Amino acid sequence: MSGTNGYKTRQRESILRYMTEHKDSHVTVNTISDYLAQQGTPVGTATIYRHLEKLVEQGTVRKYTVDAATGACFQFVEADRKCHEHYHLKCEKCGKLIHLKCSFVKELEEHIYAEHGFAVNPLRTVFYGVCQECAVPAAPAQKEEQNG
Amino acid sequence: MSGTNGYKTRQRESILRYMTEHKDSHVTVNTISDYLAQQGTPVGTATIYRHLEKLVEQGTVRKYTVDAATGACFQFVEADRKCHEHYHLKCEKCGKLIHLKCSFVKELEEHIYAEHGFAVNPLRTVFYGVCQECAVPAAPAQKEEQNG
DNA sequence: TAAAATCTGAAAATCGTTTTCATCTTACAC
DNA sequence: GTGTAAGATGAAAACGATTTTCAGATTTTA
Repeated sequence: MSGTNGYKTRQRESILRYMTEHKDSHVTVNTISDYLAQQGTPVGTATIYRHLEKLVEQGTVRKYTVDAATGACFQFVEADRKCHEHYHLKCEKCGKLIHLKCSFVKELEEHIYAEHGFAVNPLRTVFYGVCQECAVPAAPAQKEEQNG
Repeated sequence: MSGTNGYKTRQRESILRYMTEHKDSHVTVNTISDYLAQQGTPVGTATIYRHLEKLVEQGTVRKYTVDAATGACFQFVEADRKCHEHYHLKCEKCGKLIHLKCSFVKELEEHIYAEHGFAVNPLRTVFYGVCQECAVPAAPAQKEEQNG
C-alpha cells in the first residue's frame, strides 16, 4: 500500500513479460498458463489471477470480456502513451485495440457529466464492437454465442 | 425446426411473460427463478436456461453481460424497439448501473462508424465512472468487481 | 542472519451454466 | 377416451472459470 509494488518474483516477471509481448491478442489466464508451462517455468493459475488482478488495479493491464464461455481477457496498456486522454475501441473479433483520438467523444463525456451527472472514466471505458477489417459483408450466420 | 415453436407449457408461458413485463431491467436467470418461486409457480433453473436459449436463438430475447460475476442478463426485444437500444453507465464506487437513453451517444456511435470505420456494440459497451451520489461526498469506496 | 512481509500453488470452495436421465406432458392419431 | 411418440421438466451431477484457504517457500529489510 505505502508505495510498494510487491516483491519481485520469477512468476511476476514471467506474467508481465508475457503481457508486454502480446499486446494485440486476446490473452486469457489459460493462454498464459499453457505458455509458461510449455516454457518450463510453470506458474499456478491462482498466482496468475492474483497478479493480473493487481496489474488491472494499477492500470497496467486492462480486463475485458469477449465471450462469457471463454472467460476474461487481459491486455497490456502502455504507460508512456497518453491513454488517459483518449478512448479505446476494442474489436471483439480480432482483439485489436484502437486508440481513438476524437473530439466528439470528449464532447460526449462533457455532455454526460453536465446532463446526466456522471463522470466518465476514460481509462476504464472501452467501446466494444467490430473493426473495419473484421466487418464481413456477407453474414456467415454462425452459431456464435450472443453477447449483445 | 420445421415451423415448430415447442409445446405450450406453464413454464414457457411464465418465463415469456416475465420477460415481456420486465423490458427495462437487467433480468438474470436468478431473477426469474426467485420471482417464479415466490409466486408459487417455481421453475427449475435448467428449464429457464433452456427456454431463454431458444428465445435468444429466435431473436425474441437479447443476451448480454454487464458484470462477469453476476452472470448473463436477458432482455425482451420488440421488433419496433431495436433502434432504442441504450447504453449503460456503471459507477465504479457503488456499483450502480444507470440506463442511459441519450441521442448524443447514438450520434457518437454513428460518427465512429462513419469516420472511424468501427461498428460499436451498444450492449457490450459500458461507460465506467462515478455517479452523482458518489461524486464529492465521502467516497463509499467498495470492493467492486472490475470489468473494463 | 533473523524476523516480518509477501508470495506461491495444490486443493477445496464458489458460482454460473450445461448435461444427464428418469419421469411427466403435450399433441395428435385412432 | 386411449395410446403413443415427440418434447419438456427438474433434481442432481458435471463443468469450467475464478476465488479462497493454508501451509510452506521466498523476498525485503534491518
